[in-house]
Amino acid sequence: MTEKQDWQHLYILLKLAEMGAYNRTAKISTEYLAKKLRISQQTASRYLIELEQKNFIHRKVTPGGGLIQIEEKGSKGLQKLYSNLKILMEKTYPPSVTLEGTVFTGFGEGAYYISKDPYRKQIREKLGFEPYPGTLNIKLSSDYDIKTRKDLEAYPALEIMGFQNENRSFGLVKCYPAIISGQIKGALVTALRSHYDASVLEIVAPVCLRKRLSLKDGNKVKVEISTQH
Amino acid sequence: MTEKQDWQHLYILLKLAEMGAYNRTAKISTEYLAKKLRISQQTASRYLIELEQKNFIHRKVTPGGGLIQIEEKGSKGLQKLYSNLKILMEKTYPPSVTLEGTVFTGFGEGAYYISKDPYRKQIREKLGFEPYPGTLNIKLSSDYDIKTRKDLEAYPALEIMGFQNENRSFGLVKCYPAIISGQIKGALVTALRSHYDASVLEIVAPVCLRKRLSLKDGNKVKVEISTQH
DNA sequence: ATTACTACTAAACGAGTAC
DNA sequence: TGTACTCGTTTAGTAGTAA
Repeated sequence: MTEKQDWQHLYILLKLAEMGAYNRTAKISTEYLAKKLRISQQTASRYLIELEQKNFIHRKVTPGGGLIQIEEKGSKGLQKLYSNLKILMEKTYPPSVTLEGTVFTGFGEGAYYISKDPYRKQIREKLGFEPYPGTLNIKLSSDYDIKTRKDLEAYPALEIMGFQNENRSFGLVKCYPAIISGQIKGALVTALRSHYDASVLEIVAPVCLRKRLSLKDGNKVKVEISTQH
Repeated sequence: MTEKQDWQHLYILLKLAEMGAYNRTAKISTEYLAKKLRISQQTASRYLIELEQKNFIHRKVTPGGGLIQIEEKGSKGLQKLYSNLKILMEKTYPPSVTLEGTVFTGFGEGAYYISKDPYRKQIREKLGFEPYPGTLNIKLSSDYDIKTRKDLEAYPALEIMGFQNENRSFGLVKCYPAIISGQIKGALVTALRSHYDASVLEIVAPVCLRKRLSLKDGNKVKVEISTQH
């Protein structure tokens, strides 16, 4: 997460870049910078000192104004910002959505599915954790949450392939990486032909969420679902 | 020029966008926003009020957290930021460079060229002003300024086509829009086969720069040259 | 010239709290 | 709950000025 302070510096960095300090050296005096940013010369001076201390810029003070070049670390910051914005502007769906609902007890079907090795293996590979053998069921109630849950269907998901064993066949499962209660990394899983409707979330995680978060039926839970993977 | 205050708000706007408020409605409580940005709930509340007052976002406060959507004006802000960064990241040259030198008196050749109608006409069309019949000559001295002046040759220019009249032929002239002393809009002009070398700038403007800026030989002048046109 | 220090002022922040 | 007010504290910004 970008900090507030970092952002201020990134702003100055962007302005310096626009003045030609990106990928080359530009002569920029504190007074010139101050005028451009409509701040005082003193504040501009302080900013440049801070950016230099952070190794965002290299600076050589010369008579007539310092020579400034944005360094590796500063360029990285600008590139990160650019790619974040790029995702935002070019995708039709948001990078993440947050849903909220109440915990309820299901029929134990989640545990049954997750116990199947082909699913476990793919969860390990694609989500990067060994799933706790059981799912947390969350019931959505507000119109907003239900609508957003439905929108989610259209976003790209990680796909866990189906398989067959001697008794029956198991279908494709779509997954979205998620953070539960702002703490635990897990995933929202949705079987293509689910017995639950769009008002239910089924969550897998490497731990027992009920124990770990001390959840009981009826408790409210927030789930932040990522659409980037 | 973007104000300081605007920037802080753009930062919050970006975060809201990443939480799904871009092109759709997201449920974001002040507390949730506060936690994400590592600021207090009170400050988050204040930010949302400010953004709403600026018409950057539309907000409907509901129990369980306000519904937030970034509006036209807010989207524009993010798009502007994106395109500024895009220019920076994808071009190999900076959007603008600033050069400094001292005024000197030339041989009046600039005035002779600018008096030619075909040149005047194109300056009017391509630069958007009626040129004062005369050029301001600026001598660069520092290594930095001369090197930057040379780099400029490689950047794309507005081209003023040559022509022939009964007596002789006139060559192609490359122009770069420029701001002189941070005040007057004009242009740097460079004849392809100039009698001056890379240490000289020749400036045209809609007014007599010497009079308007009270310049005398030996005075220092800053010229901000744009490479975007 | 420019840069940046010190001392002061203005603005932003967050704790407590009412709704 | 979640939101936003007041008010004391902290931080950011500027003026004056020395180097």
